[in-house]
Amino acid sequence: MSEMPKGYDPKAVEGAIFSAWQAGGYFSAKIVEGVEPYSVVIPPPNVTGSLHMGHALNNTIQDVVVRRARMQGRPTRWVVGTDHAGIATQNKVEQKIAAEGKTRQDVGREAFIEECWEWRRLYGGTIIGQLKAMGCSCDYDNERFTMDPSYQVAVRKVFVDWFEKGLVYRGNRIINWCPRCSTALSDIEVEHEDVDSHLWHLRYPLKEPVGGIDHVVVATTRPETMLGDTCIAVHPDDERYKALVGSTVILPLVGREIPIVADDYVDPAFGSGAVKVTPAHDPNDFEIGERHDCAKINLMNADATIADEGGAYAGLDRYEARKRVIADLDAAGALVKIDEHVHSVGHCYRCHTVIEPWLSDQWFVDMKPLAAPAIEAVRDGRVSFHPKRWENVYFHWMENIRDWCISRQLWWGHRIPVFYCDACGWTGASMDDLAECPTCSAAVRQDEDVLDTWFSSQLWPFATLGWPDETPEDIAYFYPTNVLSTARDILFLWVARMVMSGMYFNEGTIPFDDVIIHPTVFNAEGRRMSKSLGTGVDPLDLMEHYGADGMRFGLMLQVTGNQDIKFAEDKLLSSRNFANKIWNASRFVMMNLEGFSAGEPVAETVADRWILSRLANLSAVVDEGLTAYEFGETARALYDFFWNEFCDWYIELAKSRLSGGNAEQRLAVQRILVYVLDTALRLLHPMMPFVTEEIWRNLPLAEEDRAPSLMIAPWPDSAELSRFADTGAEASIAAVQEIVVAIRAVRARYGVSPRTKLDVVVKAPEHEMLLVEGESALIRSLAGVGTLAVSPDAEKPAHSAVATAGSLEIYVPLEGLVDFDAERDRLGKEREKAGVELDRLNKKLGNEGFLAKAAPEIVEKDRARAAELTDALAVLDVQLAELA
RNA sequence: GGGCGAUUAGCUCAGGGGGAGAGCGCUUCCUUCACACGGAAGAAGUCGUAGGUUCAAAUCCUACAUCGCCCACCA
Repeated sequence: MSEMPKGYDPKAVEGAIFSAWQAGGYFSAKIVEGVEPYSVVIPPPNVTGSLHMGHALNNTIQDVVVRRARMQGRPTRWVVGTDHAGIATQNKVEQKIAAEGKTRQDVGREAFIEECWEWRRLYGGTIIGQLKAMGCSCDYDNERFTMDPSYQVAVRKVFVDWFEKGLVYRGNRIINWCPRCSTALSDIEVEHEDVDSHLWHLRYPLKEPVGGIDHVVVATTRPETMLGDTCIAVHPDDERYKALVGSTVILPLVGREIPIVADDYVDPAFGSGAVKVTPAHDPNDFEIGERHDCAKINLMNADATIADEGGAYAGLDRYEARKRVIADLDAAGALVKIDEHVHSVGHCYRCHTVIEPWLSDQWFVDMKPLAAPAIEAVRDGRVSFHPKRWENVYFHWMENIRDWCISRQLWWGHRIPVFYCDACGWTGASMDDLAECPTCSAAVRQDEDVLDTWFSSQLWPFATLGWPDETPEDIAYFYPTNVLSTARDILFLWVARMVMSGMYFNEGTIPFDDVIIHPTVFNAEGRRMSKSLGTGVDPLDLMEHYGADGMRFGLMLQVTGNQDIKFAEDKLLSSRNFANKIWNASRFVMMNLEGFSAGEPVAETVADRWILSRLANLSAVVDEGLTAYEFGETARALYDFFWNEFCDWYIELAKSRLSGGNAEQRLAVQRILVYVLDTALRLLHPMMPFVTEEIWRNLPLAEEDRAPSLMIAPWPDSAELSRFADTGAEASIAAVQEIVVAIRAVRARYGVSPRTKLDVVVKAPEHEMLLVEGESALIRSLAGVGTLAVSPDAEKPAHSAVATAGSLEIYVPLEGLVDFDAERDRLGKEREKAGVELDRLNKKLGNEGFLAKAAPEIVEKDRARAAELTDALAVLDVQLAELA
């Protein structure tokens, strides 16, 4: 190990380390009765997907919590797999066969589905391979897929159960139709966007004038739908129209006679106060139509061209029809005016085509009964969100939940297990495929549609564990899972539904205790990362530049509880450098192990007690941070400890003892170095698994501290480490640091070479003498001091630069070099600063309210600080007087 | 229309009632036997605006401004 390369090279290490983990079998968990398990299910990436920054962040978070749990000795299982992603996959395969000049109808249902499976065989493993490159410690031996045979059984059981309980039902409703994907979508799969459009005011003539009125004006954003109008609605209290209710208008262009009805829905203040009602093409109009028993004329084909009901406009695309209808209305004198108008238009979340509200027969889930217990579970804290504010978002949605349209007019997916008998009218859901009607024995046909992909994803936490009957022992042991980490955009699509179905099918047991809603990763300009827009960053490129550990740690540094991430690549740069720092600090320790034998670390010096105390503090901070899912804070604590305390100070403090001390002293410091490094590597491992593993496997540990891999080595016990806490040592080293920095500053100010030894005189009050003398070796070695003379009544040597550290006066003789004007300026500034602070403190300490009401320890602290400043000011005054 | 978050150093962001912090960038010096992906020393901020609470406000409250996001049956 003495020939560790000079720099850390991730590429040379990561592959071999990963293979070793895999060969060791550490990714899988065995059931150990009586030991508390830890389980996490990965949000299954789409089988069509490749790793993006959201995945990189989310899966690092999961790997961090999973690796810590595993090191804590818990049987730990991170379920991994992919989602069949109905629309996305079907689109990919359709593109593929389109290149061969074919449509899916040309290929046929069965062959098309086979093409989908083939596509998955060829490309479905991409993202799993990328997770491995990141070092994610998933259970790869038990990879799941939402179309696995056992998963299909689970999906079918859920559907049949809900069907039989009446929670799944067939309805003829307005749903969201994507004309490009040619399928229904649920409400939350529609993305609304404000669009600049117009409000067209149309004049509809009355069949018979009423009280001198011969027409009504209606306002619409969708003039083409007027072809399907079947009534006009006004508010019942609207004086302008009261007399017209019950009379008839003649629909322009069409000539159909339709009634004027009164309905509370209408807002008299909007537009003209009269609404054209098209029940087949607008959810509100549908409701009005239901209340007034109006016809529902379906004007649109599945591809959003006008249907035969549209008469002269039949066959036109919806936007072409709009143009023609407006032109024709204008020609007929029915177009009153056009206003500018911004309104929200729904788009398909998969292909961004404008959604058509469309009347059709679909399957729905009755959500209210499912939502009630799931609301309660969050309300009473069985499930908690991190950050907590997302609970309000969850409540708001769940309390206003609407029924879920689950049927999709696709081929790739879980086919709806409902069978119809055309002979006798029997309809039923069945776990087994049926050939004949159970009532009349006639041939039956299966529903053509498949289920919403989210219908199957909602079962992920228990279907992947073998529910309902494949591996009941896994369910019993690993369910509920401990934490679910995900992006906020699938809070409703996925998380809420997992809580509902998870509780329903597991006797009310929640699917996970904690939900982490992680920040969204935006690009440096704050825009959404998008492959198609070219605004994204590829995690694979980042790993190429910074290593997997560099990327992971750089992401962790950016995670905070309340802010999205504007991706800052400089954090990855400093993380890569951090990995290299860890590497080289370790290399230094390894290179200085002559005569080493493993053994208990025994603190012999203040420095030893200090670093052990700081290590104990780090361990506590990391435990608290990870328990609270505060990844950014935890990463910073690790970075600060390792770099600023261990490398910058302890290793420097250790050097003189390593090279100058006797064998016993050397062994003592070696044992502290190895112990601190060992513990720090364990604490760092969840965030930086590769570099820590590579170093740790070569650490010369005692047999009882060894493990086949750092990945399964015991996690540091912060309670046990707390025995090292030592505030005295921390104060002493803080003082040493202050003196060293003051001397170094003198050196830097006068450009004295680091190789030139300085002779330093310190004037210290009696109570500081012991410290300075006791640690004089440290001070001399760290500040490059030759002789260090300390006394309470030291005289300032001639030609000295001066520095202060609290009540210490530090004289650095620099023959001929000292610029007394510059010294005076600098000390003057220091004095001014100290003076301002002391004035502020004195004012505070003279304030009766402060003395009476502030916490005593605050007052005490301020008094101590004031005394310190008074001393420092006195020192500065003396020095300034000498320079005058 | 309702809700949430943000506004702190040139940039990206932590912090969260009592001495303004980090990374990157910048300035000066240093290739000293772990590391130049390094070391040392520095410069740099009226903590968005206006009120309020408090002995004490960057931190809590209210309003406003700006930016971002979510929800809502905005003909």
